[in-house]
Amino acid sequence: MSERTSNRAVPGSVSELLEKLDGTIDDLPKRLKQCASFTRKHLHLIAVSTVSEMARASGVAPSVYMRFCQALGFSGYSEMQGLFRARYTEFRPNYEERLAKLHEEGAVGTGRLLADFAESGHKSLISLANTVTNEGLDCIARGMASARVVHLVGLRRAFTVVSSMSYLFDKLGVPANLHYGVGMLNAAGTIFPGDVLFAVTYAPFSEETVQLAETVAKRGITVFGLTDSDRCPVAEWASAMLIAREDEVAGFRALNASITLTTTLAVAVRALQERS
Amino acid sequence: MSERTSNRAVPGSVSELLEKLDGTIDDLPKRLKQCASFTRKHLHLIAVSTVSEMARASGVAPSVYMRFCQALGFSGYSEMQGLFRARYTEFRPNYEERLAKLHEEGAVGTGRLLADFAESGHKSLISLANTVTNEGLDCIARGMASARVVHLVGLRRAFTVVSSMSYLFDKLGVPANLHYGVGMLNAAGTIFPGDVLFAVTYAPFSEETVQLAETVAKRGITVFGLTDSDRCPVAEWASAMLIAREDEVAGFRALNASITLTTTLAVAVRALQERS
DNA sequence: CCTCGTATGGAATATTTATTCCAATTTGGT
DNA sequence: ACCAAATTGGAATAAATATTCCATACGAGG
Repeated sequence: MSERTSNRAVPGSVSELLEKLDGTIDDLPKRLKQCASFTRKHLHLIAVSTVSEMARASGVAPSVYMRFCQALGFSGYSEMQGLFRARYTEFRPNYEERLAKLHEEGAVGTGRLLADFAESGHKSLISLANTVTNEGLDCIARGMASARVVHLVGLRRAFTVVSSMSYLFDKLGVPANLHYGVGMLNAAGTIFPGDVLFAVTYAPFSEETVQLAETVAKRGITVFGLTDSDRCPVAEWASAMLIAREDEVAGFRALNASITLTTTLAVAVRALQERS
Repeated sequence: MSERTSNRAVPGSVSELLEKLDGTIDDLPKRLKQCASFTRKHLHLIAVSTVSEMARASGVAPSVYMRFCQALGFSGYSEMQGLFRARYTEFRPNYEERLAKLHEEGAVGTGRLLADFAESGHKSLISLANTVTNEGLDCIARGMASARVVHLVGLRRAFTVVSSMSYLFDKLGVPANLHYGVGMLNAAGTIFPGDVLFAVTYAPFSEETVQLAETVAKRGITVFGLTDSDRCPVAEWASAMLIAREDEVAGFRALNASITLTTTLAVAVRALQERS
């Protein structure tokens, strides 16, 4: 058996897998490289696809994809798939226990915590690719691209998200308006037909954000939304919703999926405007 | 063949399935009801589990779970599973074609863009985990945990980052103060010995942020910094710096690494405070 | 308490999917 | 252009998984 695929350690997390991928991709022969590059971009498909499907999508024979898995250190496709399926089955360790552990470990704690959050970020991004439909994103991008002004609202966690959009839109020259918490009640007065409202709110949903969405929607203005649950009341007033579910560590969520999604959206809107 | 499970229409979407579930659950025998109630609560498992797994989780024999699928109108478990897997692959019917197209064509749709940004997010997170040293993070976490107040500054892109820290600190009960752009010149007056300044700035570095760091550092106040380059001028005044390099797509960066790092930091600070 | 129809779970079978093998092809070196 | 080594893809085999069958257990109605 060839020992070119020397490092026999089996990746035990998405991070490790990606690291391995990056470390070995340059030494791989052509077809295996194809597998690597397709897989890297479509990690989310692994959990629900068969080898043949992945092989076909990568443009190679099943046996080649098989060898690709082995080159990564797995015994075969099933083992690699297990890594991705585990995420859905995984028992969520309760975070009381988790934080308690952090106390004891002291110095080692923060490093471990960072690794956990990074891993959780990977998972959020994978899940994002799973969940978001092309059409929804397209539709919203188009709606924003043709709007007179895009109004952004979001409070608390969501404010971080809209503030990043606001920065990007500003930098890109897309007309946008960030509404701050204090003035939100009056915000409706600055929104006119031809504008678009982008409302971001996560469970438990902010009353003010929902209210504003309702008010402007009733005036015939297009509303889009971003949330983390399909129970979000903004959905009732929105012509399209995006859902970004964030994985959590010890009960805390970073905003990887949301920020990635909104950054994409901003760039897409700009690209659409350029085209016309 | 029994016609109790009268409505033979195959559910074509998750909502139809749920409707059917709710409509038939009362007429089902005991074990099938078990399947129904477990399944309703764990729909997301179907895409990645085998019949036996679902059966065991529901507390029944595989053959019973099989009959449950049929009672719902499906020909068997595979058909039902297909419904859930389709979610992940957008269009089931032309799945294979679509994947083939995807791999040959670099179509510039929003879907492709999202995949690129997600990919870039993975890279940022990997580099984050490799770059950040345990000691630096530890040191900053300890410094913040023992501070009277943590002052947060950052403009433009960096503002998104500090605003998310501000939200988290607030939620966690860590005393923190977010300085907004307009008032920043006067901010120095509100910072006292025993406080800590956390300054975030990315290249090209914001003059105001650097200035503030210099001012308070010269007054003997501890400064920490987060940036994306080791040329950051805040480093001169800071007792410790964090560096988060963000990968980019077409010149645009999402903030995955920074947000992940600061979220980790916030949680670590809180955990350290709890200990004492 | 018996009887019949229904429900159940384990075991048998069919089907799909993963994995290995090997002949054909390509690649890189001389 | 030739050879040796590596890579590839299709076909064969192994394994896992879905699905059906049937003997047994159960429960409602007599």
